[in-house]
Amino acid sequence: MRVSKATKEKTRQKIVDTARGLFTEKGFDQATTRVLAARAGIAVGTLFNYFPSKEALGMEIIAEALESGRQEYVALRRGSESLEEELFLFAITGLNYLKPHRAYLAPVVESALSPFANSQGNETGERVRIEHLEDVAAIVSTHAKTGQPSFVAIHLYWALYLGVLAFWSQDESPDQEDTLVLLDQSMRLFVASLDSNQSRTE
Amino acid sequence: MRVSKATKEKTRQKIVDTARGLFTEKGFDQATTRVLAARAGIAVGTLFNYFPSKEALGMEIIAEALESGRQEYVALRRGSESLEEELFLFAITGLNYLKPHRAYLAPVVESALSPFANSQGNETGERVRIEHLEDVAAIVSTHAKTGQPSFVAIHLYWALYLGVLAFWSQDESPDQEDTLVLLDQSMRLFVASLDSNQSRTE
DNA sequence: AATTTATTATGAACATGCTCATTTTTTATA
DNA sequence: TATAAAAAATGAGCATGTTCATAATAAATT
Repeated sequence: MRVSKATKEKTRQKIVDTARGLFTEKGFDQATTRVLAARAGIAVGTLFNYFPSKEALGMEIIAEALESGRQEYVALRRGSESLEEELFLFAITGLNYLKPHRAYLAPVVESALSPFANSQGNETGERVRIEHLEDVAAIVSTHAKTGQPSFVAIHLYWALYLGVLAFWSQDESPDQEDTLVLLDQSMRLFVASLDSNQSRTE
Repeated sequence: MRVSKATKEKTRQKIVDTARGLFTEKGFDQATTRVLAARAGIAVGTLFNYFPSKEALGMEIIAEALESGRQEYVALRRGSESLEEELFLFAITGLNYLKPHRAYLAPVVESALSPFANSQGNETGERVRIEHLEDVAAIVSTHAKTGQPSFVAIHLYWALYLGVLAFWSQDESPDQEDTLVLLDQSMRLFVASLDSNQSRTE
């Protein structure tokens, strides 16, 4: 069964699309892999031929959304923003594209993006985290404060960013306005942490 | 079987003690509830009569360690410390008592203390988080900056604290010295966030 | 066209956290 | 002491994520 790449990609897309729908409809935990496979018209085993775990499948959806956000960010940035503003913009465009998945964001991301996660955990999550942090490092470098942010600074950033994500996923205020306050404050703090320390790249 | 309270407590302790040993020996995920029950000399069902979930059992161990740390902190504080110093001390005594459980801290705490966790998640985790935050709020109040820390400030604190915990759980530097740098920086940032904003208690 | 080979699909079976109807044990009561 | 009532222990069984030996299928080769 040496199937064409197009066919394989179609199966993959079918899985991802079905998952998006089912997660939205039932929530991550209630959406069982059996029902998911059945609805996608494949066997359970096939699902795991395409994704190493249910969580990885969930992370794939999140990763795609974040990638869209990233692209919009690149298009939107004017280059004249302050460092805070730019980090704020970067985060907020991500959130915007995550909106359709807000309801099931927590169970997917909690473990996949957690700072507790081992590197041998969810590979997609690992990739998302690394790329996001590289983007942040690039943004910081652009503003040429103290060069590359230190190891500690990056860790601080990730802790703050995850805090924002978590808050946002449960923010009941209209249009999640409260999240904006937290995000603003978080980015401001991160920038402050850059100023108050010598850069130490590791 | 209206067993004396003492007997019931003994069974409970037996479970917790066995769990501590097994988690240390095999890690949290590898320590199955079946083996745990067998080693404790009880049936699986009995285990779940005492603890609502394996994670809750893990959290119980962590909670006890943190409580010991808290007591030592109370004994150690001199009252003359700066706010940063006091928060630093509070955190570090906790870490000290968590040391024996460092190897399996991540899987237990990752979900139980996560800012993503719903309130209906792990009750012990919820309790630990709330009590810790109350302690922090009390410490902040003592130093009478701007009164009670705001809702946002508390969220920032928890994000930073969890980041420190996560870093520490994987810190391979001798005696986890790197963690001290991150902790110092984190507490400093938190205090800075208090200064730079009006207090807004919710 | 027949055969071989590489690749993909399949679903029964496994591992494990957890539930719950049933049994066992202890204490209270007669 | 016998019986009833309350509390606790039990383990077979369930749900679900995941694995893996086997079957099916499409392309390459003859």
